[in-house]
Amino acid sequence: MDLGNRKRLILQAIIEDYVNTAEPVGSRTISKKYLTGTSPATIRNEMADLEDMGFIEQPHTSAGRIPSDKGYRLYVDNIMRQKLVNDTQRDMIKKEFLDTLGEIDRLVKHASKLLSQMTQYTSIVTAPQLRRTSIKQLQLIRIDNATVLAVIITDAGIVKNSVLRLMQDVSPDALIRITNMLNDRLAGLGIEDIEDFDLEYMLKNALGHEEIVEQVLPELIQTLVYSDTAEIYRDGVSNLLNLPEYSDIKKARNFLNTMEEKDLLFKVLNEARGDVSVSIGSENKIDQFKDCSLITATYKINGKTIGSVGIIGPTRMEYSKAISIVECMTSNLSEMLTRIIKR
Amino acid sequence: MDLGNRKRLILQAIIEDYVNTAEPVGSRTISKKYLTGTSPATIRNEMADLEDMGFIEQPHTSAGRIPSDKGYRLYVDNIMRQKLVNDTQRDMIKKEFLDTLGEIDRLVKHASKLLSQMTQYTSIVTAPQLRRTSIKQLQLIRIDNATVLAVIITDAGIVKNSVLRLMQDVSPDALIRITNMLNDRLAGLGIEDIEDFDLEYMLKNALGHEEIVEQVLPELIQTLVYSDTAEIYRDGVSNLLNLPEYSDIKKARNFLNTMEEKDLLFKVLNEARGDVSVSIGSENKIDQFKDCSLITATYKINGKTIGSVGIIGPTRMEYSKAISIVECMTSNLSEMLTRIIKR
DNA sequence: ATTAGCACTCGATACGATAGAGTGCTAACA
DNA sequence: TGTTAGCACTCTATCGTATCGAGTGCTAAT
Repeated sequence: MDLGNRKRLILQAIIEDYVNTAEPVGSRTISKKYLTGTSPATIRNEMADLEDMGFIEQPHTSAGRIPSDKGYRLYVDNIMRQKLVNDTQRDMIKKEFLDTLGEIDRLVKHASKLLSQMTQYTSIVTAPQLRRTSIKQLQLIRIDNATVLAVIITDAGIVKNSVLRLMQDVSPDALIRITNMLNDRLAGLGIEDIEDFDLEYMLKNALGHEEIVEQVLPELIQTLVYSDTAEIYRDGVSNLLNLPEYSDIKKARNFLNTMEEKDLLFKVLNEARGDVSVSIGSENKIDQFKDCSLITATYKINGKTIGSVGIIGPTRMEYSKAISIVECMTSNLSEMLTRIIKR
Repeated sequence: MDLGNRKRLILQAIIEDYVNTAEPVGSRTISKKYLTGTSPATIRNEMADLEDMGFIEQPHTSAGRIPSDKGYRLYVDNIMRQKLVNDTQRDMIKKEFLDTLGEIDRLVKHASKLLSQMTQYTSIVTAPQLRRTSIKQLQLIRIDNATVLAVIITDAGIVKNSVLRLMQDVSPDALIRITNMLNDRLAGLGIEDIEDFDLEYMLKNALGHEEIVEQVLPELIQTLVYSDTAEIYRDGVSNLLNLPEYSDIKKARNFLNTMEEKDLLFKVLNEARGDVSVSIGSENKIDQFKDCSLITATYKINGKTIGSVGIIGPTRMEYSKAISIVECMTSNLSEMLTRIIKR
């Protein structure tokens, strides 16, 4: 797919102008602002070709051209020079993260806020997902005679707890024995393995606490499985409303509605693969995003992929900036999370 | 402030019609739909009076009347018959809650979703706030040589945890001793008391673990204090965009922006008092809500107020329905939360 | 291969006319 | 004295028309 150098320059000009103005770009504009040596007429000819090839389109006969999804794709893959996150931004990310010591969730939320602030688009982020980790340690804490707090620590350092209510009292040392036994059996298991866990075997080793184990275990499993309907954080939803594409109230509504469907967002984010990936307009599988672009990536703890981040913007997105910000963000996030857990 | 019976009926008619249609209500409409026995002319006279008294207003000369904030207030205080939540709704709330066994946070989020679904307005809810509870029990769990997980259980059953990293190793039984000591000293303290806690005294009783205590305690306190920037949950933000008052994109944007300012929402919710309270339009202290109405109430655990819920809608709100839903919701929520914790 | 010139298209904007909803006032009526 | 019918008046919303201007495609000249 080789178009001459001038065509490439013209496509680039159209995209970059359109990204800024959201207005169709005409030949005169290009001749004046981007290719000062070339006349509008020549540019018109080239544009006609580009349109035939499907890289740009005309909203209506007497308007300028706007990039098509295919045009953006070519731009992202071949034309765009990777705009490095400038140092100020990079420093900002680093610094912000250094200031945010504390819980994992807080860090992740903060990343979401940063993403939306820096890009001026909408960001979505999944909280660390248990599903992708395994159990490291488990502890039962006695609250009162028949109430127990179960604390589960995963190998990624995520902590979950669940209050269990028992039908019968349990003594402190019985609790310790049960804890030990559960630890023996459960430690190292992936969360997914636990669902089809061998309750029978466990009961044989219950040392006279069969009934308690029988009560504790199912609820424990339920907590783990259920609480893995992982949390999604959003930020900067209103940013997109500032864009002219959403001055149509209907589109705005639709977008808003979509942003409240956590399941959908979750699904979208879960398709994210390790490195940064970009879906432009119609490339998106989800209907609601057919006129948005999506940039997604994943973050890790200890090298283990544990969640994803994404930003949603119009197809006329500042791809190079957005991509590099997402990249920088996930790498910093992974680093910080790992540091929190590890050291 | 006594206006005759007919005036009251007319005001009620205007409000109830306007709530449904969002269109100014004319004398003819009232005569036809609400006061079939009275002619438009008579109603016009009465309306002129009501306008003089400030209960209704005219958007422009040749339009019908719309209720003023003062009009709504009169309606809420005196005219409106408390529309009972109908049984279907009440059952729905009860049933939904019964199905949601599990963590506290999940229950609260669910309440938020229910509120917005049932009212078709926007709901905001604060997660249970530590600040309003005291410490019941504290447990340190050893993760590895120099890493400890602190689990704090409050008297309202809220559980917080914090991973602490120590500069030196700590043995299992040292940890137990420290745990016991911390429990002795901290149990029963309100979260607010902890900030100005007597570190000195603590150190004297540290039994040779001064350094560890010195490391653990500040971070513990920080977790408690910091994590109390309580979470706010929202739901149904897009509901309001379906209303004609927000077909103006600018208003929509403003609203959206406001809904992302958690601090502001928090402030608003924190003014909620025990029983249901209603702020209509200009009665709101916050500028951004000057043309909304707000219904707020609090929920409790064990009789202790621990968080608030609210719904935000246009001033032409279905007050009676909304109020009774909020009422029913908080009482159910309190009951469920208490049950989760207590029994 | 490039460019100047020109006729043409089509959306956006402004303007004027019109219709309709609703009022306030006056005068008649019970 | 309270109620009602009638009527003139006001103001918005809507629709059609005219106009403007940006931008194109095509042709012919360079």
